[in-house]
Formats: sequence, C-alpha cells, structure tokens
Amino acid sequence: MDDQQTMMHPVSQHPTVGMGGHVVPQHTYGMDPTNQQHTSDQEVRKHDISEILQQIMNITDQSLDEAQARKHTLNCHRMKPALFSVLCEIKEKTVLSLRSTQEDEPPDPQLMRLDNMLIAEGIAGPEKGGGAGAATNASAAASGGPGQLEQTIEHSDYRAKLSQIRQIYHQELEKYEQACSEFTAHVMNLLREQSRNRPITSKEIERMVQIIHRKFNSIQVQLKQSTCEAVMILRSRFLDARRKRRNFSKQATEILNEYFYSHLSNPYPSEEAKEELARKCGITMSQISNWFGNKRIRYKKNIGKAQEEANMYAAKKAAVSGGGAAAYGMVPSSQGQMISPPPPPGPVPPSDGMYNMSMNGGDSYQSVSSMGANVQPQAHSQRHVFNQPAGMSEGLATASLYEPGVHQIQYG
DNA sequence: TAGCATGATTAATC
DNA sequence: GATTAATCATGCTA
Repeated sequence: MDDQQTMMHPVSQHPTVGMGGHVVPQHTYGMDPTNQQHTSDQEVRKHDISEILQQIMNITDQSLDEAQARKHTLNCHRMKPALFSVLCEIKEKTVLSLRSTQEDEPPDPQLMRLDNMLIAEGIAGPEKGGGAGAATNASAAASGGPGQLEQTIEHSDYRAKLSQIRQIYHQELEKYEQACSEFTAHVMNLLREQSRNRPITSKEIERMVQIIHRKFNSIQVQLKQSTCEAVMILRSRFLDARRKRRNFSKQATEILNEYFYSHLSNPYPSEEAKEELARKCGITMSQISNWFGNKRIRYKKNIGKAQEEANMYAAKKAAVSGGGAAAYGMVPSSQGQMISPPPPPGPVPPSDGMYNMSMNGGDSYQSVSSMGANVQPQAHSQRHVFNQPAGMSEGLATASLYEPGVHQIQYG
C-alpha cells in the first residue's frame, strides 16, 4: 500500500490536472479573497479526485467480489469522467516510455538448441521408433543370436526410459500451457474490467499477455533444460552399459578365427560375409567389424603368436576337410614355425616349392598359383596395405615358410 | 591381484 | 563410410 500512497502524491501534492485536462494549481498563496468560493470548490474537487483514486487503489487489494461492489459505486461517481481524463493524460506520457520495449526479440539461440536436441532425441515432435518399434525389435531379436537379443533388450530398455521422459515432458508442458492460458485469461479479464475505470488500450493488454508468455516461456526453458539433462544422463548410462563387454562364445571366436586365417591375404569380409558371420556367431555386424579391426591390428603387432594360431587353425581346418596342411604332415619347427613336407601328389606346386593354399570360401583349398591373381581386395581395402606374412596368405600351409620382412603382399 | 586378453570407443586418415 | 591405431574398460587366469 506504500506504493499506492506514493502514487497518489503526484495527484494530491502537485498541480492537478482537472477536468478537460486543465491544470489546477494546488496552492492558493496570495489568492484574491473574491476567489475564495472558487478555491473552496477546487478543494472539494481535489478531495473528490483523491477519494476516487484512493478507491481505485483499494480495489486492487480487494477480492474480486468486494471489488465488484466497489466498482459499481465508482462507475456511478460524478467525478469519474474527470478522473478518466487525468488518467488518460498520465497514460499518454507513460505509453511513450513503453513503446521502446515493444520491439520484437530475436529467437533465443539457447532455446533453439534445446528444441533441436529434444526433436533429435524424439522427446519433442513426432515420436521416433518407440513403442511398437521397440516391440518389433524385441521379436526380431528373439530370432537372432544371444548377443543380439541382449543388445535389443538394452535398446528397448533405453527406448522405454526415453519414452518415459517424453511422457513426463509432455505432461509438464501441458500443465505449463494450461496454467499460462488460464493466467492470461484471468489477467485479460482483469484488465478489461479495469478498462472501464482507467484507460487501457488493447495494445497494452496484448503487451501484458506477451509479458506473461515470456515469463512462462522462461519456465518452459527450464523444463526443456532439465529434460535434456535427463536424456544426456540416460544416454551416458547406456553408453557405459555398452562398454561393459562380454567375451564372445568360444564357438564364435573359432568361426571368426577360421575365417580370418583362411582369408589372410585379404582379411576384409564383404558385407555379405559379415552378415553370414554375424548370423553364425550370434553377434552384430558392428561387432564383426570390431573383431576384424582388432584382429588385423593385433595380428600385425604380434606376428609370432599369430603364426602359431594360424597353424593351429590350418591344422584344424585341414583335419576337418581331410586334406590341407595337416594332411601334408606339417609339423612345428623348433622356432615354432611350420616346416613344409614334401609336396603331395597332384598339381605341381609353385617353383619355390611352397604350397600356398587357400580356403575357397572356407570350404576347400586352392593353390595360390591360380589364386594369387584371383585375390580381389575389396574396393575399400585397396587403400590399405595389409602387411601380412606372404607365406601365411591364403594357404595356411605355407605359414611355416614365412620369414618376417621377406615377403609382403601389398594390395593397391 | 597383477598382467594379459579382448571387445568397444575414438580420432585420424583415406 | 571403412579402416587403422591408440586407448579404455572389463573379463579371465595363473
């Protein structure tokens, strides 16, 4: 109420603007005695204006019901037109200072970023592949391997949590929007009511609505921020979960190693081969890619150990196919290398006496003399040089003859 | 429990 | 987009 009282001062203590906008002096120092009656009228008027303004001020402190009753009295007051014109003049002055604040503001870049992120994450805008999509994934995983199933379970769990966040976000947003529209309607009604007693233009009501919307928008920004944080936390949690690795099954590792060592000259499985391997091993395509990526690097880094492993797989494969290296009676040398036995009967071996054997599609061996030219590195691998031990290429049987640095096959 | 093995991630490269 | 190389983080084993 202190504010209201100080607001009263300009009217009660300074030259008063009277009816029709005339300035009415507040003080009567040195006044002509013949004007005494006129002065007394002025004082009465001043008192009336003060009273009516006081009533207006009081109304703001009252409940709507009380105010309603008061308003009626106020509307019927004989001084109302005078007061109205006073307010109009004050208004004229204050409106000037308001104009500068009505310029359009550019969209907040932070808000745009938040909106973009929420849309990208499927929180705002149309829902992305959740619900039915997740269910489809789960059923698809059921037909896949255990790794796939596990990953899909995690995936659907992620989607479920994301959809939970989405739901909460929309609930809160709806609440804010409802509160905003209710509050706006309330304020507009209030202003319209007040416009009967004081001059309020529709533009001012609009401006007030804008102010309210801005306030509610700032609340919405906070909601969006906390939603983004929740999504980030969820993402990092699932990212961490992905890092929790589990070793592939022995069988899967066997399959991958067999493929790797039987395609040593070009250990870059095609998309089809990756799919096939993924299906056989019950892991994903990206896991296959990871595995081959790791394998190639680690193979290169540790040739010695790789050789032993290569020989092992060669022997295994040969035993299975009833031929190949094992059939040729390869035995490890004292250095852990394989020593080639005399050539088997059949096709004439290459002039160096090596039996460069290759697994053709993993099913049969093929002499590298015919194979060498057939090695077709995939387009993407043409850029890369796989510094493989030449002897180990394709035909695991010749792994024994490899001496690091002597033979290197470069593709591309 | 230390040390190695191994799957996953990331930045750089082509 | 695939690959390499380095690295991280966890699993496994002696």
